[in-house]
Amino acid sequence: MKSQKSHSKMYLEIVSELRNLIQEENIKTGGKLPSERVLAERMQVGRSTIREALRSLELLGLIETRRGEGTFLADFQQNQFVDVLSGFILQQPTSIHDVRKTREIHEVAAIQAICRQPALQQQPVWNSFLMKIEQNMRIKRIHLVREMIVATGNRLSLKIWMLLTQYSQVPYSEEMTIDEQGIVKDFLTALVAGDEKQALHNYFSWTERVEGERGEE
Amino acid sequence: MKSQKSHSKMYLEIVSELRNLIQEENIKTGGKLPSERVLAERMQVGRSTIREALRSLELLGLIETRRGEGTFLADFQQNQFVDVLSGFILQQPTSIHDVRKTREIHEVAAIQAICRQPALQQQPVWNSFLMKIEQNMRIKRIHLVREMIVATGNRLSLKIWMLLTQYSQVPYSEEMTIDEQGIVKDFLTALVAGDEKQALHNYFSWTERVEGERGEE
DNA sequence: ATGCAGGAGTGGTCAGACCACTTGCGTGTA
DNA sequence: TACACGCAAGTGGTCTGACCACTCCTGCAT
Repeated sequence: MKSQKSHSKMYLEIVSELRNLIQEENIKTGGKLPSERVLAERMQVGRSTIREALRSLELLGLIETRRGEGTFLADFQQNQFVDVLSGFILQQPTSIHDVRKTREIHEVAAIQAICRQPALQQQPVWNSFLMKIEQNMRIKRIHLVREMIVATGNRLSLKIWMLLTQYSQVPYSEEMTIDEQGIVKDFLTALVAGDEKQALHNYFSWTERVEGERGEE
Repeated sequence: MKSQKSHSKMYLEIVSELRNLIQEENIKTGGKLPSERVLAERMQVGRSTIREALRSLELLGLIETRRGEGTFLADFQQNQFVDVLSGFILQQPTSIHDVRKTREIHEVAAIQAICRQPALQQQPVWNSFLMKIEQNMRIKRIHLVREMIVATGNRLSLKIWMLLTQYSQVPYSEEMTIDEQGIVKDFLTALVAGDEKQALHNYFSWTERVEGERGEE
């Protein structure tokens, strides 16, 4: 585990480890996680690394930390559903394929929603993305997709999507080729025009290019 | 600033400070932020606190860190996502409307998946539902929809859908009218035939009838 | 039995130290 | 002069140990 420092970020590895731990120890929603110091020792990493992992989980609402008490799997107070779902995603061993497919479900739904609502097509954000492409600036898939889901106004969908994104760790920072720029440009053009069929076609082309067949990981 | 130890989390304060700094220094998209050590000194906090703030911004995709080079600003400016962020972090309660819409997303995705895969259309379960209608037996919407999502083979989608269903408590156990039977029958027929457009149309008719007003799109 | 004080445990934060990596400058060589 | 190499500085990534503030619980004194 410590040998993997070369590739992915350590704190993301820890997130994975935490998921296993929660499952193995069968920690229920609202249950208490081991303390940061115990986690650090058990996973053979420094406490600060543990904290960075916990911080990201906290931001997503997956856990709740209470000073002097401990760290808990998301509680039921408000926002019940997401907390339950969070615990669910953290606890269940889920196949990478299902995660990807489910993420895709939400992304496709956002595209369809935008293509069917002119008000969403007219938002300035799409032109801003188009302009960036004209200027040869890199666009990250995750940023564009996120804006699309934000545009739909469905915060729950956004939250689920973000959870899944973090889970599957799609390769972010690939360089964008000329071909890819063309695809994204066509995609955005179709999106703004409300051409659902064309938009989806371009979306899948882009997805395939970015994520490729590297589903094994 | 250091006096704000009282309630809000420090690293969230830092996030706020960072936004000010970016604005004041007029750092453009893709531009470089001061190093962690400089930020720590300038904001009078420890480097680890800075890192926790940066880590959460990185998770949200607002910055990008490259080892040995520095921390760079992603697109912060006119992104709508930033506006949503506050509510996101504050764990606003999820609206019933969002729950319903999200559930619909998964249901529609299942219908589309089935209509595009003949293998799924040929499963005997659909005919068994049709036969029950012929025999005037009640079909609960929840049962049929669940079978559809099961058929897609995406267990994660199924889990999410079940949570949403449990949460939103749609009135499922209504008696089925003659009209409704017709709609469901048409729906299943279209589904088995792979007629996506017709299936969705019937699905929405059914949903509207069972749940009341249908989402405008 | 009740109330209080203190210890143990926990998250929050800081400081300093390495390591791994990138960059760029300068030096030495062909 | 031109090129290649190597070293130093700067940066993010991580670890360690320390202290603080807070919560909880236990045991002692009343």
